[in-house]
Amino acid sequence: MVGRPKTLNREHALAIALEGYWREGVYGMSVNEVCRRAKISKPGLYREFGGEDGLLTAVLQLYRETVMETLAEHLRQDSSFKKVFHWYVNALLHQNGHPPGCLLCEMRLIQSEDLGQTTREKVQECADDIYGFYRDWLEGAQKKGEISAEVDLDTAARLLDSQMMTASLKAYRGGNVEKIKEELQMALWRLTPDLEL
Amino acid sequence: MVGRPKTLNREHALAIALEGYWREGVYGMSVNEVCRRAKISKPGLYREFGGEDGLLTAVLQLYRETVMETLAEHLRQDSSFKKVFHWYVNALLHQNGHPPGCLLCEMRLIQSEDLGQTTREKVQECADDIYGFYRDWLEGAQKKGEISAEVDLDTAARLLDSQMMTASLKAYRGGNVEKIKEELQMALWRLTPDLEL
DNA sequence: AAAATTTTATACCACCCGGTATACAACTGA
DNA sequence: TCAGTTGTATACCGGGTGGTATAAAATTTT
Repeated sequence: MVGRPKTLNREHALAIALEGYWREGVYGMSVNEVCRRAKISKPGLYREFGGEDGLLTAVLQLYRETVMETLAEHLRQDSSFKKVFHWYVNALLHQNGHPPGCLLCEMRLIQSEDLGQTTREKVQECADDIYGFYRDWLEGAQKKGEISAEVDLDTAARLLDSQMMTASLKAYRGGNVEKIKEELQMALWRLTPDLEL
Repeated sequence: MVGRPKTLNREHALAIALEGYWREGVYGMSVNEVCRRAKISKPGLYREFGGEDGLLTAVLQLYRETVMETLAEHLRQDSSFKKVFHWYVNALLHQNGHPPGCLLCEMRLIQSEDLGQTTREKVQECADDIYGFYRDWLEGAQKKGEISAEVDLDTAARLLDSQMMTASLKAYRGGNVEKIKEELQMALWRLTPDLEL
């Protein structure tokens, strides 16, 4: 390899950026601030990520590979609907070492004009993933008879998505976790009337 | 009254500001932009409202007196729970002459550090109002036997609040109204299993 | 008419933003 | 050794932000 060797550590910078965006919110972080925290120069960031849009896209990709994938694994467990739900909700509401809640949820709420093109697409991509996870999970539960056969799975998956987003947002903003769970329980009554959380 | 007569029309400026914040979002409007649109000078705005915080507080107050109050009147109708719900949801999702959805809902989602002190308090105040509206409405419905006596009214009111926020947000972002209604129906199954929307 | 009072508008402040031009440092290959 | 190549850091760009100093304009009171 010819030329000066690079010292910029992509992984490290991305991890710092993820933490920052998650903790302070997308509107609360600037590329300048990311540079300051990750101790990299701005041209370095632009060379590596192309700009704010690329940075956010990469951050989202990292979030997807790590946090989202970990959460989704819960859903693929071959356990009862109620047990899986219990694990999943608690994992979502008490992210260890991170703020509670979900960076993706926060980003899905941002007016799309405030996001770059590729970031917007990535957000949509991740949201579609989530929908798929829920959909598959519900399908399995319905086949096992844990959910009434009358329930429309598309609507149910969208409902689950909404409810998880809502719960995550409330937790992120410091809401009372027990009350959040009570609401979840009532909102998902149609799926299973006796969820335990 | 001594001194130069004022030409700044508070009502007009507030109406322009409300429309702007509602349409473009809080992050999408600046005091500069409000001045431009309302055709007032910046020192004029600062004299009248004290700053961004005061302006937003006044905007929220106007929103409360006009839009929210109109919506809440639906809930005080002495009609069946299902009918009232039908009216309310449609009014919320199709605000005539305004963007669909709800300015307050958008503001409740903003990280509180991004809002001024008084604005933050006003948001909380309005949110508490909403809770009260729902709570009273549900109480009446439960007394009339339209909602099971087993349902906890506090949780139900919070659930209703969440669901309406979610629905409003989705509508604001251009979601499919029919699908939004399907989700609402499923989420509120515990209250009444056969909502028609 | 002149002083006092109040509102208005211009023009500015420091600050931060996303993004970049430029010059230099550090390496490889000839 | 020295050209070629690649990465780094400083220092800047135009532009937008919330907020304000200042002086002129428009009125009432004396």
